[in-house]
Amino acid sequence: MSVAVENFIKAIYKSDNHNNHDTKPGNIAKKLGISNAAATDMAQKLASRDLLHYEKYQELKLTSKGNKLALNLVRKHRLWEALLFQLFDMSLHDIHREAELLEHQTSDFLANKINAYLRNPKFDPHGDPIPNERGIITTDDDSFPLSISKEGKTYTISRLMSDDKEFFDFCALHGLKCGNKITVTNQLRSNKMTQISINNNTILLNEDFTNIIFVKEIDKEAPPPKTPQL
Amino acid sequence: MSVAVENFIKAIYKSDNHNNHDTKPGNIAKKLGISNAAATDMAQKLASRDLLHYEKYQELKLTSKGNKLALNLVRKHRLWEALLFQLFDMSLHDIHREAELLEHQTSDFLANKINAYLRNPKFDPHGDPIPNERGIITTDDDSFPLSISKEGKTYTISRLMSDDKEFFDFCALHGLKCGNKITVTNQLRSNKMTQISINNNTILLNEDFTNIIFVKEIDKEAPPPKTPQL
DNA sequence: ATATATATTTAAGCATACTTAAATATTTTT
DNA sequence: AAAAATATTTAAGTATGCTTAAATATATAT
Repeated sequence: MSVAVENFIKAIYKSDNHNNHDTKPGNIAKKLGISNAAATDMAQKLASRDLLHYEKYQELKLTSKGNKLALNLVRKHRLWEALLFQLFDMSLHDIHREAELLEHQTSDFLANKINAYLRNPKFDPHGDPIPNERGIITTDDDSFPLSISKEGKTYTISRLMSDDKEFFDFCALHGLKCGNKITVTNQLRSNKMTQISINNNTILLNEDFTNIIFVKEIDKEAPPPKTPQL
Repeated sequence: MSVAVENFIKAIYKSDNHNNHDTKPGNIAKKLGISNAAATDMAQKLASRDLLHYEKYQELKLTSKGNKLALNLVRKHRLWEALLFQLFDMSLHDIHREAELLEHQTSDFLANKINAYLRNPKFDPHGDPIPNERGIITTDDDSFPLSISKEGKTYTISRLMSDDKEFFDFCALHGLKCGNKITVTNQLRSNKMTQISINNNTILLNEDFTNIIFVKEIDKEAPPPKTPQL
């Protein structure tokens, strides 16, 4: 499986699961930085390899084979992020960038070695869940986006769902990282903005950010980013 | 720089330095498992990119630019081997196989992180020297092949220069690994064979093996394979 | 509902990295 | 030194993964 194919499948998986659910060729093309024509072309080729379902002008849908491939890649990506973060204390953006390359050259054998070394971690340093060897995500997900949090309550940050450098720089600057606590001081629903308090600082976040910052109730434990759990 | 180009340059580097010094297209083709025609073709292309000197029917010679590229790759390969060996206790063959893939997707940034984590190691687990960031191998090389060792003397194994699984399996079976001590009990010069004693076992090695097993005098320290040095 | 804008698809073409087959040069053997 | 064997090169062709341009279908706006 080539890098191009793997990235194509992964882009569909991510668009379908995380983002706007638009898995038409044009949207995938935009994410991968290739032309629409190339995306259509690739989609047709991968359909003949039973990795996705293709119908003219319709959304691209992964087959079960395609889905397995995507989850296997996501697993390797997140295992690498967890390892690099633990060993080298690199920034969230740096580990993402390196994992993006390494994931394609990682045997299942090596992935399992990393997994065992980290003691079967459930989350990567972004708080993203790590699929197990069979591609299953155990999503005991009691976390939710900050955008639907309640005014006056205090939460634990559980996930920063992005791969944008500027976002991570912003987070690092203000102490927004998994495990840290924040208090929602103001929910400006009409403006779709959220004011929070962290480390005695007040920050106003717009919708773009409150949709990708996930939190959980304070009494539940947060995924510890540097000390992986069983 | 594509994987194909990197592997081509590395194959020339290794043939020129380690093996039979034959860097003609046919030999490189054989190492890479491609046709002679493909190797000639690639050689001509890389010459126009100033990575090697090409003259019809002559040996391929790396330019300084090509040499730098090769050493950068060798550095990344050996750093990965050292890291994987230390973290996961994988076999010499396994670490080689994984490093062979990872080396091509490793930024200089990440290589330096690995290097710092391992405290600037001088050797990888095969006893191969690791080039520094500027591509320089500090070869305070007082080691030599077992084939020219002296009968009756005891040596420390310093290097296993190979990437062949069978060879490594043989070594693992008999305790032949860097840092271990062996005594040369018989030098059968006419047969080009060497009899050694290790862990109270006697082994007869032929030329193929005694040329790639390197040793050093017992009083000098061996490169510790699992505890990297500064 | 129709015009306009946008997205998708098809078609033709390109670079990379290979292949096999044939031509040519080099090396080895006699 | 000539013949035979081997290696290298050239030529033609292929698959992958892209490109741009043009054709066609879908979605949006009036």
